[in-house]
Amino acid sequence: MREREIPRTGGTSYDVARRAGVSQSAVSRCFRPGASVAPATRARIIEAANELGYRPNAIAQSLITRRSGMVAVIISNLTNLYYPEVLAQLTQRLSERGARVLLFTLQAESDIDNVLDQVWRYQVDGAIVAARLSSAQLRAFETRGTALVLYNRESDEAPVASVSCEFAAGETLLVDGMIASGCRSFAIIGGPEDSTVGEARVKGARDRISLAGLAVPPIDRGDFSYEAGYEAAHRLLAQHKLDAIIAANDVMALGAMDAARLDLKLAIPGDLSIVGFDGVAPAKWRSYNLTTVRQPVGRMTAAAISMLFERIENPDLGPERRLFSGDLIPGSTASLSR
Amino acid sequence: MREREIPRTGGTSYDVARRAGVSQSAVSRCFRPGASVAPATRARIIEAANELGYRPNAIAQSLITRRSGMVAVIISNLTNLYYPEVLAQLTQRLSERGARVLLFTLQAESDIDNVLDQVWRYQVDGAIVAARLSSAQLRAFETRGTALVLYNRESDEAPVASVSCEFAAGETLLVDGMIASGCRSFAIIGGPEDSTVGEARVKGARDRISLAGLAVPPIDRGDFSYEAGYEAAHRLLAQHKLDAIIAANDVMALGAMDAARLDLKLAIPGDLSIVGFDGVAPAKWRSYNLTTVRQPVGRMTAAAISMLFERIENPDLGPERRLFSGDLIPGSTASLSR
DNA sequence: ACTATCGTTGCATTCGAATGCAAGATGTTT
DNA sequence: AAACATCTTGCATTCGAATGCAACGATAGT
Repeated sequence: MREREIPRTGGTSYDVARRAGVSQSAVSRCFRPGASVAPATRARIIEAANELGYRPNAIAQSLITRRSGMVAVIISNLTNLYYPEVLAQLTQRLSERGARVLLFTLQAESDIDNVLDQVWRYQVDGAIVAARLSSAQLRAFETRGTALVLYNRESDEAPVASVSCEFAAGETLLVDGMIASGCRSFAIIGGPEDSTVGEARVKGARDRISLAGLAVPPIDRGDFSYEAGYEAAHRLLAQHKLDAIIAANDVMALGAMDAARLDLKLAIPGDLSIVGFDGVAPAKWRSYNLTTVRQPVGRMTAAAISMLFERIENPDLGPERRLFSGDLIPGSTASLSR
Repeated sequence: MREREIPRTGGTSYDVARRAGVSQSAVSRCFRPGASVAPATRARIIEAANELGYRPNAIAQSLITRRSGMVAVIISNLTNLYYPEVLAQLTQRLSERGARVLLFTLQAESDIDNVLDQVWRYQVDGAIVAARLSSAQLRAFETRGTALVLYNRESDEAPVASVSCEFAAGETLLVDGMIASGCRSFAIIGGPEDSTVGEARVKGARDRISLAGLAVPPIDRGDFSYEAGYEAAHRLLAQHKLDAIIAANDVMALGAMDAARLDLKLAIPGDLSIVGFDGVAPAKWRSYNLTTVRQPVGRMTAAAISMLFERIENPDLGPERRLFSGDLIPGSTASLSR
C-alpha cells in the first residue's frame, strides 16, 4: 500500500524505469535521439513516461552535459520602445533553435556586474548583450568560454563579435537630402553622453554637416524618451533659428515634433524638418509619419543569433563585426529633395 | 608542471577547496549564509575563490536543493506595447527578490504546450502567465506543485491565483461621463473574439450602455494594433452615425483617432469621443492625449510577484483573485461632464 | 553445432554543490 | 586536571540524467 506515490515533479527517469521494468539508462537513451533502444522497449518506456507525465530534468542534463540550453539576454532598458521588438525577435529565434532565454534587464548600467554574476552561476551557453561592457567584463566572457555577441554596442579596446546598425549610411542620405532641399541650420538631439549608441549617432550627423561646410550644430541631450525630446526641442528652438532637427532616436523626434508644431505652431516640414532613427511602430502612425532610418531588426537579430550559435559550437571562433545599414523611411517630416 | 589548469568555467568548489587546503564542504558552507565556518578558514577560501573567479554553479545547486531560483514568465505577445512595461517591472521585481527570469513568448496561443514542456523540464520555482491556459494545463501546474499566478487572465473552470485589472469600474466612469455629456450613439472596437481580456472589456462597456437604456452598440474587432483600430474606425464610421468609440486598448484607440480626425476630418471630442484602455505611454503624447483608463501596472506586478512567492514558499496556499481598478486618465479625446 | 557479429541492456561512474553525522579542535567549568 | 559544551571540519551521500564499458541475447555465417 505504501507504494511510492507519483512525485509532484512528474517523476524521474528512475520512476519511469521501475514502471517500465527497465534500467534508468534505458530511459535516458529513449529520450536521446540516435541511441540504441529496441522498439518494443521504447514503446514500454514511452508509455510509462506518459502515464507519469515524465519530462527529462533539464537541470540534471545540464550538469552532466555541460550545456544548459540557456542563453542570457541582457538589455539595458526595456522601456525604450525599440527594444521590445528586438527582444521579441531574439526570444522567438532562440526558441526556434531550441534555446531558452534567461532575461536580464538593467536599471542602471552599473547593475551589470551583478547580472554577470548570475550569468556565470547559471552556466548559460551564450549571451546577447545590448549594454556597455568594460574590457574586464569582456575578458571574463573570454576566459570562461561563454559565447558572446554584442547588439548595437562595440568595444574599442578589444574586438568582439557584434552586430550593429551603422548610423552613418542612412544618416548621410537624410542630411544630404535636407541640405539639398535648403536646410542650412541644424540642431541635434542626442542621447546621454555615456551612451555609446547615442554618441555614435551624434558624431555621424555632425560630421556630415561639417563636411557640407555648414556651422557646427548645437547639441542638446536627452534620455531617449518622448519627454526628453519634447524639452530638448523647446530649448533648442528658443535659442536658435533652425531649419532641421536630427534626433538620435524616433521617440525623441516625436517629442520634438509635438513641441514644434503644437506649442510653437511651426509647420513640419515647411518651417522645420525633423528626422529620427530606429523605425519604431509609432513613427509610422499617421499623426506623425516621421522621416527616419529604420534599423533592419529582422536581419540584425538573425545575424546575432547565428553568430552566437557559431560561437557556442566553436568557442575559439574569432571576433567579427557585422554592420547593417538602415533603410531610409521617407515619411513626411523632412523635405528631402531628389 | 601538469597541474590541472584553471578550467574555463571559473572552477568548481573542489578546485577552490584544493587551493585553500580545505574540503569541498567547507567551500560550500562558506558560500551559504549562516553556516559554521571559522573566520580564518573563510578568509582563505574567499581568497582562493577570488583567484579562480569561482562562482557556485547554480545548476548543481538547483539539482540538490530542488530550487532553481528561476521563474518562468510567459507572455503571449510582446509587440503589444503594453506588455513591455509589465515585463520590465516583473523582471525588475523578480531580480530584487533574487529570482531569475526564464522568458517565453508565444507567437500563437497554441505554442503554449511546447512552452509548458520547457517549463517542466527546467524545474522553475514558479510561473507568471499572461496567456490563456486550458484547465488541463492548470491542472498540470497543480500536480507538479509549480507556483502559478495568472496576469490579466482568469479561468472560469478552476480557481487560480490571479491579478487582473477590472475593466468595469473605470469603464463605468467613462461611459457614464460620456452619456452625461450627451453621447447617445456608441460603438466598440474589441479585441479578437478568443481573447479573454478583450471580451471582458467589450462586455463591460456594452452592459453599461444597455443599462443606460441606449441602443446596443455595434462592435468591430481588431488584433489590438494601431492598423486594426484605424481600419475598424473606418468601417464603423462609414456605417453608423456615432458619438463615441470605445476601444479595448489604447493603441487601437489611437488608430481610430487618426482615422477619424485625419481622414474624416472629425473634431475630437467635438464630433466624436474616443476612449481607450491601458494607459500606455503614447496615449499621453501631446498629439493624442487620449482619455483612457490606466491599469495600475506597478501595483499589479507587485501583487503578482508577492502572490507568486507566497505560493513558492507554501505550495498548498489556495487560489486568490486580486482585482485592481483602473485609474481614469482624463485626456482630451472625450467630453466627460462633471 | 560453433563461433562471429551486431544490437540491446544494465552497471557503475560522473557532473558540482548541499548536508547529516561524527570526529576533531578549542574553550569553559569545577 | 578532568569532564563537558561548543564550534569547525571532513566524510560520505544525495539530487537526476548521460555514457563508457561489459555482458547479454539473437541472428547470421561457416
